[in-house]
Amino acid sequence: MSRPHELDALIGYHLRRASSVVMADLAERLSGLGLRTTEAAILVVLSAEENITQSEIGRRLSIKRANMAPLIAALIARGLIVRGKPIGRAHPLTLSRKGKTLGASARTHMDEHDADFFGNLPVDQQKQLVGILSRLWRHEADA
Amino acid sequence: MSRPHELDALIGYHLRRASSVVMADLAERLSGLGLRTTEAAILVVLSAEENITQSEIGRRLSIKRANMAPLIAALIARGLIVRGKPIGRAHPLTLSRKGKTLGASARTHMDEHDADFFGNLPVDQQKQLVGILSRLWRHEADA
DNA sequence: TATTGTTATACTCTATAACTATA
DNA sequence: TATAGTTATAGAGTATAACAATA
Repeated sequence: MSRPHELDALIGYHLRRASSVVMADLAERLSGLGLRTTEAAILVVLSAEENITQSEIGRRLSIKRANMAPLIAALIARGLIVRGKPIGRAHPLTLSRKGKTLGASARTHMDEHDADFFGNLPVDQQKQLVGILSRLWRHEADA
Repeated sequence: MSRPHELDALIGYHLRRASSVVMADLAERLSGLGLRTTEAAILVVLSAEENITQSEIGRRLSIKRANMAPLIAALIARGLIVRGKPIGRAHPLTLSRKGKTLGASARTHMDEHDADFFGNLPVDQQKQLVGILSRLWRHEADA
């Protein structure tokens, strides 16, 4: 069992450990769908807004263009994402029927996951937490 | 610039993004010392408690035994950590003079980093935040 | 037998550099 | 020239499996 130590005094340390545990749990739940967390995030973003480009998705999720290429290619190869007619070099992306279904399923898993980890917190604490966390990253989020 | 999207409704998403930004900043600060975040964490843990084994350090930081081996080997090769006489296969570890200095310096950077990101929060919010975050990971922390 | 240390290996995420194609 | 997409490559963290050495 892990004992407390020096680093417990650092808030950032708890942030890192918490994120690690929470993300590992989400990854495990999504693995049942054959999706990694990044792939699921892409499907969910596309579920809510179609015909955006892979670069645009990358911008929203802070995934670099170079890393989006193989991600999108794999999702297209699996028949989850479809490319529309190019505008310049950019392709508007949409979800296939299969992609929509899988995206919705991923979203359900995410919601349950989030509720399991944070649902027991009072709503005001939830809001405060989101306020603190989102302020931490929104500043640096111009990737 | 990044726009809000579907995933904003998930607290875990903000947790992940925040951790990512905060850790990237820490990594950048520590790179000036020639340390990665994991290496710095090891030095800081050893600063506070000497003569523990690498497996024990791994247990506290949730770093697997197999991954501790090359980490410790590199720190020994750099003359930062010294192995004591083995007890069975286990070696009690201590910091060299150089390791102590570097560990202290790393700790200072970590403190400044933490203060920069969280120091502006009211103390009661800091405590509440640590409470929430530490509860999230302490359950699953039996690595 | 249980624990420590080690090696090999693989996966995921992230990062930069350099290139092509198109508006 | 700026943006989109691609490829290659590397670094960092994490994971499992298998093995040797020692109490």
